[in-house]
Amino acid sequence: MELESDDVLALDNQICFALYAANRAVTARYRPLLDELGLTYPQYLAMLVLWEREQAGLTTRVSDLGQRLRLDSGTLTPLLKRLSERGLLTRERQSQDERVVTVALTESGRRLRERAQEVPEQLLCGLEIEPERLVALRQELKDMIRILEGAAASSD
Amino acid sequence: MELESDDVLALDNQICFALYAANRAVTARYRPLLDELGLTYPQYLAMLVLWEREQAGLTTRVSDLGQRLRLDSGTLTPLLKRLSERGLLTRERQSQDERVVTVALTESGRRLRERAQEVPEQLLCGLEIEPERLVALRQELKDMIRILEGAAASSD
DNA sequence: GCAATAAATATTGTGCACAATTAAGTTGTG
DNA sequence: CACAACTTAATTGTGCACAATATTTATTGC
Repeated sequence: MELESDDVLALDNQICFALYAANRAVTARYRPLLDELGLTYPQYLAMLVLWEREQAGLTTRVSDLGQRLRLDSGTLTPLLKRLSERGLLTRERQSQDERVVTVALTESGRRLRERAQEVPEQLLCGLEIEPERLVALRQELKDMIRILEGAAASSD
Repeated sequence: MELESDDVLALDNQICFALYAANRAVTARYRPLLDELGLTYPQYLAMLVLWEREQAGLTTRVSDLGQRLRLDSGTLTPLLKRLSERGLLTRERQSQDERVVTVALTESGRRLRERAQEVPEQLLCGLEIEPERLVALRQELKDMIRILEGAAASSD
């Protein structure tokens, strides 16, 4: 039972704090797993996008990553430089439009995908939570994101 | 191939990404409201704790804030210094135990609470989301946090 | 053709998070 | 008492986020 407080400013009544704390708790769970891959959490997300797009036969620009992850160049440029220094990807300015930088996986970046395959399972293992509950929560969060970003209702 | 990919590494299948994106989307919504108070989002959370504890007649140490927000001194020390420079609170090392720093609201910090009262309502206004859905989501996130932090089942 | 505008990325500066270390103070034990 | 173990906060260093601005290149209007 919740010690009821109608105070709109009570920390426990803030959905924002629940979101903030949950996000950090999940990230903390990921950290040791991603450490083994030599990735930070945002770097892992960027790699997910690159793996996904390469499988779909798509090339990827910095702006594609930005759109997908909702991050700007101020975040992505240094992040991609670090991944590039680790030899996981290349950053190449396009010749036909020199404003554009194309990001491509190296062989090493491609190989990392195999090791990453085990991360999602390892994350959940040991957690007492039903998969369908996670799916429902994920959908609820996606709906919330759509509402927050002011998009119209869609079928996603 | 399939639109609903069951690829465990697909970005849209990651609960972590939904959480990450939702948290940033909410924070972005807060930003203009908190700007008017001269607070960042984590600073706002710290103030919520201080307002709450003062109303309960409790004094607050740095470690109390850390426990409540799950933040360490590396985050809190500079954050509290900034709030102190703005005159919202004082940081004082206790004389009976000089390891401890006590954080106390100033009159200005206390007054800010009135203005903050309107933030939660303003945040939701314009958003097409039912309050009970938010309450359910909040509870689901709290459950998730408890599971992730490995705490035993509690009554909250 | 060329100025004005737009687009794509990079840079700079501020403020978190968090790991690792340090420093100072307190407590428990022989 | 001495001194190790522990507690609390501060410091240092790395890596995001994000606003604001800069830089370079393309496109558009005339």
